[in-house]
Amino acid sequence: MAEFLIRKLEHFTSLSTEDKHALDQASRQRTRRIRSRDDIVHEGDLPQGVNLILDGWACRYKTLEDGRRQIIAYLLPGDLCDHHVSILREMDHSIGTVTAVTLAEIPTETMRQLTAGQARLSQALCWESLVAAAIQREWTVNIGQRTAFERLGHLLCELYVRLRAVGLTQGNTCELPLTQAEIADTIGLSVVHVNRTLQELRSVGLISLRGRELTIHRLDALQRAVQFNPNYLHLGREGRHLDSNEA
Amino acid sequence: MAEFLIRKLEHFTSLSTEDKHALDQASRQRTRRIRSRDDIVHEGDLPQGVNLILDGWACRYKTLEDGRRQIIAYLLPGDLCDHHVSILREMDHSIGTVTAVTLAEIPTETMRQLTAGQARLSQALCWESLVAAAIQREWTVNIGQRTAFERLGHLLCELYVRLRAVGLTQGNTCELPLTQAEIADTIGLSVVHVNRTLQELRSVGLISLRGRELTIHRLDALQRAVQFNPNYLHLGREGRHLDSNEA
DNA sequence: GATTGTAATTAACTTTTGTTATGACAATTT
DNA sequence: AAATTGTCATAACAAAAGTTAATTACAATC
Repeated sequence: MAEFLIRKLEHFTSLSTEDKHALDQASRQRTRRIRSRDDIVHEGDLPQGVNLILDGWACRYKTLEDGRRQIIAYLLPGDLCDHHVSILREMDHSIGTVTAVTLAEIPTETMRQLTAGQARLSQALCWESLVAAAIQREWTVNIGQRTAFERLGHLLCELYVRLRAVGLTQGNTCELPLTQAEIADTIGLSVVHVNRTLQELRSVGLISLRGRELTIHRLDALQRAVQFNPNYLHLGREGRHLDSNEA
Repeated sequence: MAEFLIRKLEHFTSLSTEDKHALDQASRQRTRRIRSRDDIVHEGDLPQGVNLILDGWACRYKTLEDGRRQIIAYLLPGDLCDHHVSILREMDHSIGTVTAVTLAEIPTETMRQLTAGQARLSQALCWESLVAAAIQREWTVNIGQRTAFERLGHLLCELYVRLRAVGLTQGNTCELPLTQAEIADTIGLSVVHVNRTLQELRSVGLISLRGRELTIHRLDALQRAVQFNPNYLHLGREGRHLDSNEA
């Protein structure tokens, strides 16, 4: 069950069989299935336990009074949400699904046991949340400084590399189940401008995007064109390929 | 020494005399003075211990190859930087000073001792870092969705409220040691536009800003005008005033 | 296979924001 | 005291991005 999380954590350190077993057990205790475009947690809720995304895409988002919405983060298979959030009195943002999602609800107590015992595992989970924070910082840079072209290309690079890190890419292709409206709310552009910018990325031959399938024709070229430096993902040596179907 | 940190943490929970003493001791072990507009930590460095800002303003920032710069966070008196960051192999961003800064370098080992003993203190420090993460998310919303006017007003509200939480405001006035260029790099606007927008905030009577001194004439009005909702700072009941010099 | 709703595309036009340049002023340095 | 530098302010113009609206493509359902 926890295969994606385990695969991700192993970019940081190698886990013992017991560690992996413990994670797997924890993720089996209580699973939940949520349909597409539905809320998992709502702003104002009392924070509860920890959710692990087993399958599907979710996102953190925040809505302003007048309806404007900002997507703050994407939660992909293997991502943990809200490790210590139960310390806070209420959620300051919502979490919703993009696709149908299967998640494991790991009780706070189970979480405590996981981290109390093994130092390795505890460190790995800490690494997980530090990387999440680093991604959030990079988004600030992305939206604050980059042009529309760079912003969009950067987002696509990030999602592709994160999916690759958990084995969810096939060659230079991956799923991208986002509408242009969702992309717009992610990088702070209008839908129309996202569309224009996607055309541009296509017309220079960097990507293909049809249906829900994204292909990055030359990742290195795209990285250079949009100044994507994967350091902030702290995945260790890049170029390590984890694709399930590589040539 | 750790007075600002203690004052901040007490918004979350009340600390025992021992807790406060331990924090104070930890912050006296090794202090360092850095002059204005200088780097404390540079991208690529090996992450070390934990820094506590005792006095002055610093910021996290990231620079792109072509010189564009994004300020990612402000570090004010009482802020801790990089609680667990030593887990990562290298810094993915830099930390620099805005004003002259005094900071305490707290060794990882001391940090471990602080959190190992008292659950209260450990929780409080965890709260500290959750709030930092929440601020980062709010910045994503701010830059991604809000107009120039709202963005700037929102930033000023946040800085004022954070300073108030550590007792660094006098009535509705606080220090604002930022140049317009720094503000521009914070909210993703050009210097010229920051200037225009400041004029606008002044002309509608919401703020005064002269020299390094900011006055927010009616905080509630400014909050409404820019949709600033202080929830994300998780300071507990607002309206609790901690000003050192209130009428 | 027709119908319906959602998403993508495109165009025309407006607004916002960036760029470049310049002057005023104050703080520092020489 | 003079010169230099950094910051703030303002104007004129250019570029980027938003808005509205109409149209097309696509996918799901009946």
